Amino acid sequence: MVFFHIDLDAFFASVEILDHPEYKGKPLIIGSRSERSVVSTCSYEARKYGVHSAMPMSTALRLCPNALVVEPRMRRYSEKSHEVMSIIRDFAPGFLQVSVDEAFLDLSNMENIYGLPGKAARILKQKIKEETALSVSIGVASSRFVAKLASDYHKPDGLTIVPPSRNEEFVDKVGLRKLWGIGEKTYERLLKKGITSTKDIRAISYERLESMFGSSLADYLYNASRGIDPGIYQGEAKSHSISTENTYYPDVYGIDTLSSLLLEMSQELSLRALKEKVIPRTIGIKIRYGDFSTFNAQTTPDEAIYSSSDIFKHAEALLKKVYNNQGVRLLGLTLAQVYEGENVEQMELFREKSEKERLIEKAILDINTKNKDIKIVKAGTMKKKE
DNA sequence: TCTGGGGTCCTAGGACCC
DNA sequence: TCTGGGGTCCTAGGACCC
Repeated sequence: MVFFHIDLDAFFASVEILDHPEYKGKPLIIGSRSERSVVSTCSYEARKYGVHSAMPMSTALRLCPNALVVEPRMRRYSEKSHEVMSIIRDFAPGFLQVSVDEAFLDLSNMENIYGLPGKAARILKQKIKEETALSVSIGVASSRFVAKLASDYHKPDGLTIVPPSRNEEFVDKVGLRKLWGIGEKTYERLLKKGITSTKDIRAISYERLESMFGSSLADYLYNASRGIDPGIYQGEAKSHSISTENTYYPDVYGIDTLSSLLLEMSQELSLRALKEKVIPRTIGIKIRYGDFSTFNAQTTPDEAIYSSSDIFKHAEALLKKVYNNQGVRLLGLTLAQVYEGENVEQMELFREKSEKERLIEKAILDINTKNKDIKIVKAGTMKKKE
């Protein structure tokens, strides 16, 4: 088996540099400058200062005060992503996109077309550079798992080939903490058991791993430490979810304000569900208080959920159930167990109803924002049931 | 340092069913 | 009376990834 993992280099930052050549060679941070925001991506120049993804923006700017900070333009990135992904998709079988900037290919038995895998990888890199002006790093290995680690091994514009006989050696070199699937908590758990390397894991029998960590983590550790795909990429997502969340500064207080934020989110998610032609079965909210303590609540009503007012009605009830009057830093809304609309008539009903309601709700929202003292509630949302 | 937003999957307990 | 075992669904919380 021969797999490629193709990873776009500093993707968002590279697209900004492409569109704004004057950014080239400068420390560039993609992210919002607002309070409580984090770094989305940054250029390699910014990384030299220690800036990295997910770092709080305040920290990043302390490390690199003269960085250029650019607000993300997701539409543009996804456009560019489509260009690159279509080149990759057409190059070989087994195309599997895992995020906006990463994909796998299956190059098994393709020597007669492209030659050896290393040559094929160079051809693909060249093609992407010529047609999109973006650079990628490619990992080549006998499992998707090792290919993924390999693409990250040498960046940017890298090519790392791991022969099957050297899987374990390569995994050892990458190290426990950087394995896909091992985060901070799992790493700490392993250290507490005296496990500090992938080699240590291989020295432990499966039975012992299972008794220490349970079957799921044991399966993962046993395979990952040997460079065998632990089975995290073939996941055919069966149930799906749609969510939105917002972090506020300063904290937000009061059930009425929170409620109106949920109304906006209900409308947004209802439109997204409509676009994807799906109907949710479960509605959930998420609240994070000023002290970062986080609570979730969800419900799976018996009645179908067809409109933003249905979503809002349940979301608001959940809010009333969990809200404890503290200041809220984050509020989120999730539609889960989302499935394809059962039939066209039902979808049409959904569409007509929700569009009409959206206009009504928008009008209410406008009035509420203009006149903060008066709280207008849509009559339908006060009715118990239709 | 003071922690985004959009996702997926896992665990664990309780309800319910056979 | 001295409380099985397996499967599935639901809820809440947590870990992880990009």
